[in-house]
Amino acid sequence: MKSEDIAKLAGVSRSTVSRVINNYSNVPENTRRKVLQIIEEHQYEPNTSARVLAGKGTDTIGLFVVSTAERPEANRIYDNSYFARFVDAVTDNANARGSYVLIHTVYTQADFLKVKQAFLQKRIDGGIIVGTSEDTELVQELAGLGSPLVLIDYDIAGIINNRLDKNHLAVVNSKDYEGTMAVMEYLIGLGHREIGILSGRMNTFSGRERYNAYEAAMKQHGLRLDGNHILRGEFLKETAYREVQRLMSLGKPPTALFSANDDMAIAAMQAFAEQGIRIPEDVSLAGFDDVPAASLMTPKLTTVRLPIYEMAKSAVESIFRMGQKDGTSFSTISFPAEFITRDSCRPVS
Amino acid sequence: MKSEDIAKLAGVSRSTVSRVINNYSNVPENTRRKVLQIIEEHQYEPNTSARVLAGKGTDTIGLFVVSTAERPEANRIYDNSYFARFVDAVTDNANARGSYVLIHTVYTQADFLKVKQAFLQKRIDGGIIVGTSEDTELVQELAGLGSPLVLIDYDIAGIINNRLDKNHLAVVNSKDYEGTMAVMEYLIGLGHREIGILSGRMNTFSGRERYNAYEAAMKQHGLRLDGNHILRGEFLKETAYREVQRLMSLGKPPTALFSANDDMAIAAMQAFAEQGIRIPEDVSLAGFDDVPAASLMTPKLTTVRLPIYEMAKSAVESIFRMGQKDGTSFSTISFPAEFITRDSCRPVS
DNA sequence: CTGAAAGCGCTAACAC
DNA sequence: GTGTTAGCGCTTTCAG
Repeated sequence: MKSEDIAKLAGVSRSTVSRVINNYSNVPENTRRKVLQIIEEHQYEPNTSARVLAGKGTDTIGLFVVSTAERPEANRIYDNSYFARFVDAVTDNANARGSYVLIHTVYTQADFLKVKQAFLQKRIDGGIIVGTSEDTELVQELAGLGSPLVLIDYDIAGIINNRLDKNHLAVVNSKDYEGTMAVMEYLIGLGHREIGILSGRMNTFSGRERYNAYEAAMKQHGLRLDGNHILRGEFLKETAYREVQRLMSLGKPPTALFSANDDMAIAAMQAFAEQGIRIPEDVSLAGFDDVPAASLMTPKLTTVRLPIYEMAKSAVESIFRMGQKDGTSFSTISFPAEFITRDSCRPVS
Repeated sequence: MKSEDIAKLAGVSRSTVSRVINNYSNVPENTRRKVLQIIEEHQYEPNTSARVLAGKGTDTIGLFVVSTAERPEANRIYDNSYFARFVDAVTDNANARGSYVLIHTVYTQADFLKVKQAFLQKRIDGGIIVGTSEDTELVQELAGLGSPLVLIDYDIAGIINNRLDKNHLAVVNSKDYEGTMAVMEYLIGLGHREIGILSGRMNTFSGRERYNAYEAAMKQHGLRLDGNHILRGEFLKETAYREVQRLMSLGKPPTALFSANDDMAIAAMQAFAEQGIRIPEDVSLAGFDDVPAASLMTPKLTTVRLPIYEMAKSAVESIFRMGQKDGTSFSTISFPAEFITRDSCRPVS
């Protein structure tokens, strides 16, 4: 069934059918009703490819999730509860605006090509990238493609300094620095002076921010940074687990540990438990992200909540805004983080 | 940049460019190389809409997640860890085969229209639906559209009895009945005779299967079904929470409770805890799905694991298979469930 | 208000 | 081997 068929049945031309479909005003109510009825009867839906080819939008936004986890493992992305919520939130907001969401995950360079192709092949009206590494070249490539592009969790400085094409670019971040500061002030207020960190991926904006805030807080309070207490967790459970094991093999752990995300905090908890270390009696532990499990485990994890839904909403809105004629200016927004005190920390004894 | 531009630059015709792009054999190596080089230089990618319109596939498969949760709440789908893993697994498998995944979630009838449109508007080569209600009419509508369709967790009997168009249809299920049986045999073996259930959505195949197995097990062992112990949780945390509160207001709870999914088991645990009921000392609790949190909470939840990744893989493969010339036969497959004993159950005292 | 016709970018016979 | 041509189904000037 194509528009021509509908036209014939309704006794009008394809142009008129098109006018009805696109809700043009210059169609008499009678004609419109008749056409609409035929369309209804035959379950006609215009072919998207044809519409796009003729100049309409795709009503699809791309969502590309970049992960460093290894390919062979199954369920890698949603193992990370942070990403899963983005996928959910973006889909929800896009759907609410009548758009579909085209998803592709990125583990390898080849996958990255698929992202670029999604733009170049005109499959989407714009795209959102979450979890991007600090890779100016790649981002520049995409930014130069002319389609609306939103980067979630990306260092604005890198964009400014490299004079990236900012015509169709927007960045959505969260206040990771402030959130981490809140955790650190809390821990220090509890009397902790030996505070370790399980850091995230340092090629990620949030990973760096969380680390930098940790370091800044320590220095501000005149606390010593002990190399042995700086664990590189890469945001990954397994890596964090091994790092904590390594930490324990080195001797006495710090009295408190800040983990750059909850997944790692959970892994750390297990590693500690296996060594007979109790949380929070022996060491205080704080995470970041407030994943669902954080409030379910024992002890409940003290952490920082990010307004993922609002961030996703903002990202989707940016795509639409930039899709407009005049909405081509660079924009950037940073969402507040909420510190949540629960049971995994306690005053130093 | 379009194929014509490439053609000019390479000194050939559009046909030849097309032949190169599509890897046709009748192109001399020299010509091919030259064309490929120009394409490379200019970052040319063929317009997907044009290709599709000219008869090629979309290289996109649709994934539609049906949920009954209310619209106003944020993060509704991935609150359900079961769905999140499907999204992950399907995306992973589709991507690995070079396909994008087009996602739309379904909360309302209007959303369902978008699913139908995705097919009718030829946006996808086929679609996967997970979480479908027992709604023969809707499924029939989609099945009749002629595109490959895979139903995950759907009652085959409904398809057979209603003589649905099975030409491009496949069903992927899990052995929920057997899995539940394993839980029940275990509980009964532990000496429990008063076993309650927190049932799921009964308009869902897995919801019914899990309930039916519960009932069958009780009857087989001559145990009495106590109406007060049959809680309708609808697979939702909040509902389950309220149901358990209601149960407690009725007096003494059963000695064991089988929850049709982990999310509800977790909610039940909280509700119990608030009433001073300990798990497993006072009541044994078992779930279903083995979500990440199941093994993190205290006590660790005894549950049943479904091979989500394999199911998703099978679903994606079915789409591709049905996309072939001859692969139009109805297929159905059911994956085994694995019973996992942990710490939330104990012999009746 | 409405129809005719051109064109969107690509593929696939069909000739040469 | 390779170019020419006719669509694929829709939107959109441009006439009338």
